[in-house]
Amino acid sequence: MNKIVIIAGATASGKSDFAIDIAEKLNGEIVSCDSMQIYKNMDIGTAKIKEGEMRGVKHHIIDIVEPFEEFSVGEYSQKAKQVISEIIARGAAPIIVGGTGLYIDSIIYPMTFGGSKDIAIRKELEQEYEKFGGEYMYRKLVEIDPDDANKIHPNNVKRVLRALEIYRINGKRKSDLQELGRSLEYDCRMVVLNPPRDLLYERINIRVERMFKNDLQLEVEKLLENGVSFDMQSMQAIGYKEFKPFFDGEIDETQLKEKIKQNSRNYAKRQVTWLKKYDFAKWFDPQSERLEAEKYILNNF
RNA sequence: GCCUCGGUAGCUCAGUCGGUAGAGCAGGGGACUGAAAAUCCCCGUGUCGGUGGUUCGAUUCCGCCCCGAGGCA
Repeated sequence: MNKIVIIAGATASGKSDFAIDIAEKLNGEIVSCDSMQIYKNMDIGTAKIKEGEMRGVKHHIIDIVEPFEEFSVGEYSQKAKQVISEIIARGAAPIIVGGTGLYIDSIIYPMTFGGSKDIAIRKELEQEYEKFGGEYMYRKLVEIDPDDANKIHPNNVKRVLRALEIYRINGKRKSDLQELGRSLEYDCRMVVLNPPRDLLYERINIRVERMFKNDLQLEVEKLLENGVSFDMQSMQAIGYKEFKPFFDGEIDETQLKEKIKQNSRNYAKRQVTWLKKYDFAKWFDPQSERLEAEKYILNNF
């Protein structure tokens, strides 16, 4: 099995910088595992690393699609695995860095994502939901596949609709799920950077203030000028979607900033929750245990 | 100085015709194989501003005091 390093953690936990240190010491290349840094021209709000900060280390799967394009885990998974094998072929070490849990899963577990998207069907289902309500849609899913439905909460409309959409496109979903084991695809050295919660929140707040100083607003305005709109997938990103009520005059700049900080903090907490499931991962405080974290990776690689 | 309205969970507030109280947000925990920075689930004891009084019993009624907002002087 091929070895890979995974550096995970919530936003603002200090992944990027740490990853570059590791990359330099291991002759590594970084594979971003972030559902928003894939978008071009979304740099400030996604806290994307700048060319000048890379210290010559190669970074992959950043800036690979336009902000008005749709993207999916399936595409990510495929791309990431391909990039990883290329890095290995080059004799370098793949270092996966990011905080998008599902994307991490899609690399390390053998998941398959079939032909997966049909906007027409999705619209149809959404209209059906508007008409008949969530309970109705959920019952529909229960009829098709009780086991699958069992795993989705009836209130989670987005998931219910998505499941129905998948059935409509691929016919079956359950069998797919059953085939898939949970064995690791790579030999992973995984580190989770986990600062104390209050410190993490403070870092997030500071980071958001910095984004505004770097003129996040201008970045958002440029996106909108270039045909990106708030209903697009890329604009779900924290630091972007909050501008809609601001531009609509519903909130002022102070409230805008607060909202972005708030959403970032909430998100960070969800990320930490997700990362807890990787029982093979080692957790470190990036400040007080940085050396230990480095050693753990270097000694085991 | 007088009058009025407020003072209840970290914040914004609801409520108790007198039987010690509840929402939203925050916060915490969790789920998550197809949009995932998305989406969803669970968790609410706090001298009900202070102090006296009435009462079997007061956060609720009454007096006084403190704090805040507004009005009249």
